[in-house]
Amino acid sequence: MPRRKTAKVELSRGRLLDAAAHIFRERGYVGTTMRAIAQDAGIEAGSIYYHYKSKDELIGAVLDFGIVELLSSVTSALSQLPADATPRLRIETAISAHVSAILDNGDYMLAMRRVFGQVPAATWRRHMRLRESYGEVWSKLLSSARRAGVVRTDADLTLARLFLLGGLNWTVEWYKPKGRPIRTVTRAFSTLILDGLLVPRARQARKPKK
Amino acid sequence: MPRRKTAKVELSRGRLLDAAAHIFRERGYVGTTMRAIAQDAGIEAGSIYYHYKSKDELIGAVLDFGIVELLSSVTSALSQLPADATPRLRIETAISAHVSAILDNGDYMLAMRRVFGQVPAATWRRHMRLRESYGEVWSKLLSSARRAGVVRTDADLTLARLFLLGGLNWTVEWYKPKGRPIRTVTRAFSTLILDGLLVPRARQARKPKK
DNA sequence: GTCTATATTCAGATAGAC
DNA sequence: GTCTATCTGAATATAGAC
Repeated sequence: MPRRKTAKVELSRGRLLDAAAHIFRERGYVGTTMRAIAQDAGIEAGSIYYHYKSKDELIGAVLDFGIVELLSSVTSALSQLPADATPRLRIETAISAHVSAILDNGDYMLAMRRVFGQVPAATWRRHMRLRESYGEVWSKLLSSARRAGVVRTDADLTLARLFLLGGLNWTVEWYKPKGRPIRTVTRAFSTLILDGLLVPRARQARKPKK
Repeated sequence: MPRRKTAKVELSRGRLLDAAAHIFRERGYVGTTMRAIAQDAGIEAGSIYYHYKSKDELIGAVLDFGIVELLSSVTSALSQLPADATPRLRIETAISAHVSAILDNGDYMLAMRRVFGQVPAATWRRHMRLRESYGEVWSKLLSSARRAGVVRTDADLTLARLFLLGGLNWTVEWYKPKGRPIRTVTRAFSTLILDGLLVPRARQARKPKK
């Protein structure tokens, strides 16, 4: 249940934004109709235009809200850590916060995935700047772990970040509340990315054939 | 450049299917118009209906073709391995084949991602059966590695598979031919999932705080 | 096999009453 | 702020000529 401000106007805008995320998630950008969003929000289609000038502005707001939620969840979790927290703990904390945030805001995250490449280019480019600032949080997390000397010296941190976030974000597609608890999932993911799947003694023969 | 049969009719169907994958990728299911697909394929909209009964049948063909390509690429790469190949080599080979296949068939893979949740439910359910048979290939790969004793005993193989495939599949969104060679990427991914990001001696303090 | 033409339906956005 | 009514453009799918 994602909810922000509680002022009068904001409350109405919030319901609209949630409805928009929900419908964009289910139908993609072009497949979403203003009428469908309005129905989901309990108003009529024409009324949306009092809040947002266009469908384009609406998807922009959904996109940006999703990233801002992620960014603030992860940075807030990190800032609550003691100053001397180990790099390992910092990464585990970020993984946990990231996964929790994407599951808490599933409609927004799934809306982003669905509308990838469907949103007008100008809107998308504007949004990508926000998105990159979130990527920066992870880049810094990993490079400070490397400076602390706990990361394999041959690791490519860019590839590691892309792989990790890809694996984490996929969760929003398959996770069901009735299944494993979130803590179980995030702990397993942390161990996988930090320690690997294999037992240490099985680490021979690095080069694949083909 | 994915291409299958070379018979006369098949050639035409193939161009149509490629065009469909391309447009579905860019605009999602509902956002894709038969006119746009036709234009991309160099024919007129009405002509599509000679090959496919409906837009729905067309997306079904795109979806199924994408999975079949993945399935055959990975199983073929695995079958070329010597019978005594180590579990590690088998997993590395599958990772390499999977990533190569998704990059070779980018339009099909991205079309799948975009239309997630937009395709009529009946078409999607039919397609999901194919998809699960591909998941089975990975499940068997991981569980046979566990039987060989090379996998951490506390690892949840279902979560490992979901995390790994999520990380691999994300590649199709960011990979650019001008960047790192594919081999560099797949080697890095293999090391990450099998050995982990951290140096072995840095493995203390397993429990995250929050 | 591919074309042109068309029927039917429905989209985004606006105007002005309440 | 939200409504109803409406303009205008464009979609899927079909029919029948070539």
